[in-house]
Amino acid sequence: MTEQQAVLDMLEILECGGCVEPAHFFTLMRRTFRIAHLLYLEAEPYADELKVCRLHHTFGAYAAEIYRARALHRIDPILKLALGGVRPVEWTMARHRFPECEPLFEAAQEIGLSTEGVALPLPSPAGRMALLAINVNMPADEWSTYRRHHLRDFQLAANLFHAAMLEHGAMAGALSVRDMRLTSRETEVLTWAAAGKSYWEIATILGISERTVRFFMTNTRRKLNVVSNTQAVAQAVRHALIPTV
Amino acid sequence: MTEQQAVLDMLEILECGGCVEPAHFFTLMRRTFRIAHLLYLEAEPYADELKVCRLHHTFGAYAAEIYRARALHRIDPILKLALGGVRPVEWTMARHRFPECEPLFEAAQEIGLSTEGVALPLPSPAGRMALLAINVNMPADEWSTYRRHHLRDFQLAANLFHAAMLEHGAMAGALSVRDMRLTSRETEVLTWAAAGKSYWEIATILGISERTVRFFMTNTRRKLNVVSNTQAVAQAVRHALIPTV
DNA sequence: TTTTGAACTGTCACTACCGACAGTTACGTG
DNA sequence: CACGTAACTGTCGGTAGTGACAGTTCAAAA
Repeated sequence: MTEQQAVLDMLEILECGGCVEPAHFFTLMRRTFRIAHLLYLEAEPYADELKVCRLHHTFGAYAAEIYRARALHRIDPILKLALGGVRPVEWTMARHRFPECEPLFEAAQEIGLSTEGVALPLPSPAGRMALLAINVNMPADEWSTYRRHHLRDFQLAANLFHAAMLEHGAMAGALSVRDMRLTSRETEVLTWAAAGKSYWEIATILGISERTVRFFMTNTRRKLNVVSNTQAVAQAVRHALIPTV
Repeated sequence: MTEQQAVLDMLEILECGGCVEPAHFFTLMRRTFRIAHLLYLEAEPYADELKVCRLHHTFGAYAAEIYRARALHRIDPILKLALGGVRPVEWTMARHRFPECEPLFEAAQEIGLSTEGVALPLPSPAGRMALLAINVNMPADEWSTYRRHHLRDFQLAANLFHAAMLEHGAMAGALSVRDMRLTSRETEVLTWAAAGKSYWEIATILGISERTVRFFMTNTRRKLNVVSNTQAVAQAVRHALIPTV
């Protein structure tokens, strides 16, 4: 019951936003749970690869160097499963389902790291994805029981920490979206443009003149501070100014 | 300890993907926890309003009719906070922070509904947002304790259910994304187009001829099955085929 | 009542885009 | 070796997008 209490206390701290430093969060997690290591990764897809936005972990510089030098990110099934899905990913399950990733787990054992753990996918706005990987150092059957009892704690903690990271990082980009207020007509026209309609088609659809459609698009380009309809649509989709049709 | 066990069993059912029907999930939740009502909403922003993609709840047709007739969605702070944020939203907290939403809670009391509860934001891919609202029927102090113990359960259950909903809903659109594989050059060209560059500019940037840029864009349009560069960029941003610049 | 903002329209000249024609070069796989 | 795929290039003719000119109408806010 003491452990139970410690867990609840920790979650309360997180919910009150009292933990925005990754190092602080990792320390808190390792003190509260029987966790060996933690890794937080935020990335966005880029042409079959990944563009890493944020990366924090407790595996140490040596492990990171090994991982990078051997290009283990190319075979890491946990990255693919967690960043591409929405459910918790069990490390051993991933290991069995993807035999080609053995070098990854061999490398882990080589430097004395456990191969038991779970990775929690954390969807972010704007198509980005993040994950919190939790590495534990205990026998498989013990981990099975421990996981069953604490996955909910891991999930809530991960969500709250991820929220804190998002709130912190979003401050920079938030200002530029301020004057991105489009009128209803501008939004309509832009939406149809994103659907591949020409000015003439949009004019016909909305029952207005082609010139007026161009007028709205010009205003939209000016407001979004862009030089082409194409760029305007890219901005609009990214900032969710137009609906998914 | 019996309740504890029931909770863990329920979470296990959810994790194994054994619950994709909203009605089934709601029943399970109400049987496991002391929950009065549940609401699951998936929506995307649309010009200061919301476009509802999925909506399931247990409040009944009468409550829904009241909500719609009085246009309570316009003042509902829980919608705004949960769909716009990433942290759990406490109903009473929202009520105190937004005095203009009193009609909402008055309407709830009028038809005999409790005003205690919590809403869990559930970020989805592609800029969409979802929430699971949990409504309980207990005194404030009791709810405070209950919430403290079970928020983690709610969060994990919500995440797993949301995952099931996404996996189920994505089946339809998943096929079309299959052949959306762009080559590295196509991605590069499309990325610059999304940045508002003309063919001539992209050609200069990449050090190739303007004709070649057009060639890649034509291939891209064909692969994405669209009719203009503008539409191609909209698709690409939505499916995260190009990075956020 | 004046002012502001949104919605709306017309013409001109220029540039950008787009489809269809017809190719070359290089690399890896069966 | 043949085959497929990716990267690359040229020309022609038509359509679409873009900026700058100069307006009207209506409703709500100051």
